[in-house]
Amino acid sequence: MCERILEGRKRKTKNEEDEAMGFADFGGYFESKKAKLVDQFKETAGNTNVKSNIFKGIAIFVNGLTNPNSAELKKLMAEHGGVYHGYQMSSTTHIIASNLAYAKTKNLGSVPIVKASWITDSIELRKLLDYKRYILFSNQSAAQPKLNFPILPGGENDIAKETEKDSLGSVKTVSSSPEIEKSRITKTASDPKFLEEFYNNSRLHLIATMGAEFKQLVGQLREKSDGKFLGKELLLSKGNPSSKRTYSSVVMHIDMDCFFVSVGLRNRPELKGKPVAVTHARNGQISSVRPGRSAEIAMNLERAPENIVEKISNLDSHSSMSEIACCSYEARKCGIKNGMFLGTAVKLCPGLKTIQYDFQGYKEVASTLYKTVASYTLDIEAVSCDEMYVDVTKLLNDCGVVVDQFATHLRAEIMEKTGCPCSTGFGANKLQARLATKKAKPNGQFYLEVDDVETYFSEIPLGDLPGVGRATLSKLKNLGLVTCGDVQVSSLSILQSELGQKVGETLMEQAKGIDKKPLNFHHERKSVSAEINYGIRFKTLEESYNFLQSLSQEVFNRLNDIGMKAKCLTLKLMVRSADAPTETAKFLGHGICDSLSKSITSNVAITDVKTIFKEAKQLYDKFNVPFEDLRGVGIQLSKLEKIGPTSSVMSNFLKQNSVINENKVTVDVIPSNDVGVMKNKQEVKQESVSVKNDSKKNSINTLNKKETKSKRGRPAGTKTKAKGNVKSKTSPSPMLDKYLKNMGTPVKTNFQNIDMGVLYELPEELRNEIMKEYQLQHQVITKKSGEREIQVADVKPQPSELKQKIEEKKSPFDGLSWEELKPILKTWMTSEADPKEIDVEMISEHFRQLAIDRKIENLKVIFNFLHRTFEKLNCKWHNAYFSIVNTTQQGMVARYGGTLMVERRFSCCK
DNA sequence: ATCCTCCCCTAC
DNA sequence: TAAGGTAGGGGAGGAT
Repeated sequence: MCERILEGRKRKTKNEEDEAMGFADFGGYFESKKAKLVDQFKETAGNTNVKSNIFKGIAIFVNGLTNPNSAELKKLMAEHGGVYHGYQMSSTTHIIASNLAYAKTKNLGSVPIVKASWITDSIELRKLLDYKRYILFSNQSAAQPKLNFPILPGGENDIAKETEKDSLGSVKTVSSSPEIEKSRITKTASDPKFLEEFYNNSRLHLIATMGAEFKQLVGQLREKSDGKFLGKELLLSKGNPSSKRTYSSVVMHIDMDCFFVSVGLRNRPELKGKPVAVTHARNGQISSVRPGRSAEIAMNLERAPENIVEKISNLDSHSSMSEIACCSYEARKCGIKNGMFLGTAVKLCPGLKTIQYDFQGYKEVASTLYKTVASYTLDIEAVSCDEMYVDVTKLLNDCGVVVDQFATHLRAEIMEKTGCPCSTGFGANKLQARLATKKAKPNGQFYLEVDDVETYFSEIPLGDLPGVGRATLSKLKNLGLVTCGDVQVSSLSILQSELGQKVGETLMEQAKGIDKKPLNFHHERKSVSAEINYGIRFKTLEESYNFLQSLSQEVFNRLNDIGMKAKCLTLKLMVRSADAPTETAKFLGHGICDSLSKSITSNVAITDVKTIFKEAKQLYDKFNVPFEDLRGVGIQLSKLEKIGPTSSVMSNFLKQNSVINENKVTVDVIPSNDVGVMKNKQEVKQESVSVKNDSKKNSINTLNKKETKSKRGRPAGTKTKAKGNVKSKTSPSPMLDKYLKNMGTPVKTNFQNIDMGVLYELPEELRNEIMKEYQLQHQVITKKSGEREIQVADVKPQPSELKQKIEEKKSPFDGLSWEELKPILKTWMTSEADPKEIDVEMISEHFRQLAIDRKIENLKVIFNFLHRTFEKLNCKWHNAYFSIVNTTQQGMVARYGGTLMVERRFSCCK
């Protein structure tokens, strides 16, 4: 069914609307921008009958070589209501060019320079597309923001802004090499907007996030279900409960047929029955050769696994490496597969049509699909946006319909409501149902009855089993096993020794059609992550830190959205392999890489961005990877725990306030186990304290107003920088004494942080002792402003006795009753003139935890007491009180979704 | 034995 | 040009 490129001459008749619009010829044209057809097109270029008006108001001037060339563009403009200028005039609205050098060197005023594909794509889609997506180079200056050409509705004119950004960028850069020019129009991860833009265009991101959303949706629907099922009621009226067959267990697997294509074809009916693929690129060929492509291909051929080799074997220097997200069954007949590069696919099937992504459409159809199924039963296990398992046993028995009747009924309904075909498979368990679907596809249904299971499975190729992918398949092939039948009669122990204990066992069961896993209607998240392995090209260390920060924010938002906190953070990096070419075969791809990961586990959960960034950065620094070789970055949070429901107001508040603003950091690493060196650093720190005090007036005040917002859940023992008071260095606080007595030192398990500020609060002797015992290393972070501060110390594994102690006692006040705590607090308040930040934090943290642990009986009493006592002290103490209250309220909000009523005023302040 | 970390594999 | 994400299962091998 492949439509060959040369068949363009005897083009098939389009639908009537197309004929009337005069578009009959364009399908053929756009099948290729290849020379042969371009020539053919030229022959007919004489007649200029107007076919549409899409370029009304547009006047183009074509510079240099373009594809299609200027003569063709002239004709196209004439046919579609536009104007063609032989040279640039004041009324020229767009310049069409493909040569970047031209765009750079010419000063053409405020006319956008746009790729020719803007014209061709607009014609193909029969509407004027937003030219901004086709800009080759923007030469408008911020001083000339006015546009004298039509702007499409919805598209904000951000050209001026872009240019401004460009000029800012060039201020920073000393020279203006071609690479830098290119990077201006190329969004890499160095661009602050990259993350958003990438996610808006990533199919894999969409698949992953939609899958998670529908799993969550099913859970929610089940919780608030009223037990009424409209679809079921209708089915009941059609069924015949008296002459029913009773089923013992029927699982339905339902899967949309080539989902993305089906959704896309709803608006392109003329492409039905043709080989169609969904891709970002429009053409199988790219105009310029990518440097390094041949080198990467050669390297892959040498060492990559079979499937990678297969994927690149047909590529040449001009093939598009845009991936096919989904292709139609007609395309599959030519050997095209999902995930294949467009360049490769076009070689297999030159008539392949490409259609654009329709992310909104996917969401709508998926939503309708779920809604439809949910009108029959909520015994649904969501697999992804277009696939689910449904336990229909009860439904069938209740309604008195047989499997086939139900399948026909449901599939017709889905087709009617979504306009997209689906297939359904039925069996006694998930595995059987899934493999039944395989036979049902496309657009069909199949019930694998119990008696047929053994025979059916014996013929199934092993690669069809869920969980058997490339690697497993190749191992099995080496064992001489090809079908499930082969595995059925092979030895379990051999399978297990080759594949592993569990995998071997599961495989043996699967081969026989056995699946012990029940349907999972309630899904519990075990991890949250965000990773980007595309567009990572850092030019400075700072850029890489900034990206890590954006990613921290992203992953925090996701954690926050599901109302959880995490005890484990993993940083994943993809790094260019030692001998891999610097230029990747694929534009902004990751190329040949090594994958690395490191994780950190703490005994107190992470609940804020700041900590996420801090930990991620620490791990990143530990890898010590040259930032230029970085090709991928990911942050994963695991060991999740639920936090109580947070009100939406509070949630938004926390999100806003958790954004890290200190985004300009450079690093000056001083690794050392030498206490002597640390002494020197002490002096550095004193300097930094004085700077800080100058700029921030009152440290407690700062703590109260800003910092506590992002300090939720700071791990015990990870104290913040000591900002105050050089004097305190010589006299340790009684609270710290108490703390040290209970905790040993404020450290976490494994490689955790000690804040150097805390150490400098200690008497020198004690400090040296601690540092010796824990073999401290530390880094000095220098801020751009010139401020210096010591951030963290790295701790080697500690004596196990101490570790145990720490695990037993999270807070120094843990387990103390109010009666026991009260005198301690009293002593604290009378021991010093001013409160110490570290003490305030410890107490705040303790009360926050009390709130979270629902131990609130005493909190009101405590706050009354605190308020009464603090009233007699100075305003620094009052601020300390506010800080304690604020932190505790965060715990209240997290736990109960509301705050505790406490006194928030003192007569002397505010 | 059992746990943990760093992977690898798989699916959509 | 191109948008190579994300979650879960599980194995190897070291630490306890």
